Amino acid sequence: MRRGELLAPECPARDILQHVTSRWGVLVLVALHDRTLRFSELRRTVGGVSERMLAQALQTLERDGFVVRKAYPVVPPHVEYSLTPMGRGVSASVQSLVDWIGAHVPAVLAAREQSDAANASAAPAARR
Amino acid sequence: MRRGELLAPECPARDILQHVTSRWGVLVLVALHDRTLRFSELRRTVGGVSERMLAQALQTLERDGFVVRKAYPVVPPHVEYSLTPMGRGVSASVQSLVDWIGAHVPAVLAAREQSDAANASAAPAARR
DNA sequence: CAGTATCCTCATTGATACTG
DNA sequence: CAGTATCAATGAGGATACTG
Repeated sequence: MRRGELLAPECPARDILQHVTSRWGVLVLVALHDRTLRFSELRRTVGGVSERMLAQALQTLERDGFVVRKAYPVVPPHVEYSLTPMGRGVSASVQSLVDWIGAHVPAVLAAREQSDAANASAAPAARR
Repeated sequence: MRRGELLAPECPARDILQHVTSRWGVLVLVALHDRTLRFSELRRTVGGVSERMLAQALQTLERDGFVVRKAYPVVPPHVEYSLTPMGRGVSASVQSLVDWIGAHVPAVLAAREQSDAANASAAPAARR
């Protein structure tokens, strides 16, 4: 695939990117990066996610071949989620992006203050 | 920053991640990765983006310190957008994620067919 | 436990029109 | 050219209740 092809509106990679970088998609990939988890464990691990959104994210990632769902036919139900080999591939890229951001949080926060201060002095009249 | 901290709901890195991985945010970072572009050039380069969404994505990325906006006081207006050093940092990570996905589009498409076929044979009655 | 179904709300998005 | 303003439509997201 050529480099700028993604920028075309109909590129199928845009969908995949959307799924992988979606709000809960990223966090699921991060959570499953180094361990298998059950549904309720994932729910607790990924802070703030609702059952609905978690189920949806998992289904999407499963359909794209990044996640495997393994259900044990017992009562009460027991379902485990883990990454496929392909899932570990994206997950690695996602992790390095996430790690980069993690390392630069202070820098971004500082940039925001700069920017906010500049706007405050440039248009202070807007407040009244 | 510790590794799983991102999974906490109030982690500031979640915001930044959201901005960077947002639908148009990623594509802007990709487009600006190896060249400076004007607003209208960006609009044409990033396929399918509206003026409103492009402006919003640019403002967010600028506020976070990833993009610089340089306006030339001429008529008609001339504004150039480019990445800051920090912007090139994220952009590199984003690019490698995007490249990974680009290389695996066929594999994902194949996984989807597998999955769709399995569901079709598992619950065909749902169609009538 | 692991979801699905339903309802409802608010944010995101896009089209269109207008301005410096 | 480079946006902002406004409005309407769509979809994401959450709360709750219910089921295998």
